[in-house]
Amino acid sequence: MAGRKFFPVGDFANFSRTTRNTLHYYDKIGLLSPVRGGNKYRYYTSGQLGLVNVIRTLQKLGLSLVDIKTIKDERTPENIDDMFLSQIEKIDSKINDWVCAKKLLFTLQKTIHSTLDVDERAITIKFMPAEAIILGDLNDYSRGRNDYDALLAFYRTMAKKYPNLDMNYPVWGLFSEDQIKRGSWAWPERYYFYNPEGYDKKPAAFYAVGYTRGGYGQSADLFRRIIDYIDGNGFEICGDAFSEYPLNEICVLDDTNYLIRVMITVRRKNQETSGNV
Amino acid sequence: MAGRKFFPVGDFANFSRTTRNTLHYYDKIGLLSPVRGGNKYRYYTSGQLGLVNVIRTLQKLGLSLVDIKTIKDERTPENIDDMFLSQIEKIDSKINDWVCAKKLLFTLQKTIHSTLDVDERAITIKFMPAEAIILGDLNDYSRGRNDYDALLAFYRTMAKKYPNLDMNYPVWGLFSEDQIKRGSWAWPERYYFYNPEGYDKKPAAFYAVGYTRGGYGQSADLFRRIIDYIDGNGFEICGDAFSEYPLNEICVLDDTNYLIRVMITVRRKNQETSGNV
DNA sequence: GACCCTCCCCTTAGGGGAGGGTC
DNA sequence: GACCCTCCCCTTAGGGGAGGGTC
Repeated sequence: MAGRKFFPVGDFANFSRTTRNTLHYYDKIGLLSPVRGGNKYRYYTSGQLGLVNVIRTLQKLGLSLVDIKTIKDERTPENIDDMFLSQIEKIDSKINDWVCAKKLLFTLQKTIHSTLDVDERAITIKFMPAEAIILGDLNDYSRGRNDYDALLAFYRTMAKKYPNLDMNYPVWGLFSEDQIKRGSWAWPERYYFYNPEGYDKKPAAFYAVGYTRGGYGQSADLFRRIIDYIDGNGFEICGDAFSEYPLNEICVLDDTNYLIRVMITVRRKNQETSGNV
Repeated sequence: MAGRKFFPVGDFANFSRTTRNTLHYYDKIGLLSPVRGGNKYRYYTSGQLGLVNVIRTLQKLGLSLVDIKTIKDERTPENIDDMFLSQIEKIDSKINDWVCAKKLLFTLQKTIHSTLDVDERAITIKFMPAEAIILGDLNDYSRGRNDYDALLAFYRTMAKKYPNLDMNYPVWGLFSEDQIKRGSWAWPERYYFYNPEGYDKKPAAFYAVGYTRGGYGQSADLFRRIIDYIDGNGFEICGDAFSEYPLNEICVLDDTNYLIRVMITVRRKNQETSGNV
């Protein structure tokens, strides 16, 4: 029954949750043309409400009005059925995109939260649970290569290895036990980033954790301080160190005032001298 | 460690899944400015990758680049934390929008499917399960009002009563038992549409179902045919009738060739004469 | 008074070169 | 040869009036 009767453009805009301007435009490009009264007024049928809703849905899905017009001009039950099927699949991937975006914002938010109740001058020994990361290959610093080359190589390798991976997540540096003991903490041995889908792990362990403020690459003093603390308090290094910038350009304007966090894997020294593990 | 070293614009576009053009534009409006080499080349830090990803995410959420620039220019850990919180809520509502869109496409697709294996000339008696609908008030045809006035009133009432309801779904006509028996099937007694959230029901019952081809309002012959079938086969009308256009302007070009379906609630006549129900 | 009409000018976020220099 | 630069022109989907007629 519905469909053959007529709404003026204002009502129609209202019911279809569009605007007069939009409807004028659809009319102009021949996408959705109402009948005209003798007064030149536009009159829409209620059946056209259904069309508007399909048009708007396809628009949200990223189709151009030109493509939508083509679909409309060639519509048959079979074509439209097929089109609906493929669009429903596109919706699933849109939803997935939003789920990923949400994960990203959550991760970034969690990172900020992790710094809120921190005493930035204290060094503490803390047990930290395992976290999933994606770990790069050993960095190559031979033949004059520097950390820039290494980072570029890291990204290029990742882009190749995981073509579908969003490299949304910030990248940090891993320093091996050996490296730290040599005092060589200018450039990390590997790069890594946190990623829920990562196969690698930042292991569950006790870490000596310290903070400082500074720009990128200014963690040397902090390394020194943490190592002094470890030595002075009966601990010893027993694994990798992780250097991160939890407050960085995402949320801090002054690029000499980022928050740096270094975590070095440790154990009690007497655990070993007393023969334990 | 990451952040202070430099990617040329091509690599950076690649890693951030943007384009050179986009990055030039961001640079131009001061949203994301790389350092410049002596050769005027743009060099980006890997820390800026994180910024691009936040920018792109906010863009997808509908913020303008001007607004994003403001957010970026005033960023503090607290501001950004709050912003993330509100954006995460927006993501939830975006996901919900897509779920609604999916429901709509599913419903439209189901409607098309329901017509595929139908013999359009046959009349059949079929048990049909209940379906959720939203039912309008009794139409007012007094004082010269016609079905146009009624339909407009239906939409206006619905828009007021359910301000958040998408009136995406096509609207059909309900004819009461009484009305049909009077032969008055030009204009429906109420309008309704299918909606998963509807409180009303198209009841589970046996229906005499028939089809025909035609334009809107051309169901009179079909009503006649179905009623003849009911009378001639030992059935009788015992409830409302539902008139729908399952193949309509959504998927049919020729507006005189829509598929019309009328369903009239029936029971066997001898069920009553033999004293049942 | 509220609604509708037809121009007409304006916008956002880039895309796509041309013409010329740099790794 | 692949990459980068700076103009410069072009686009999509409307928004926001002005100036004038219609319910």
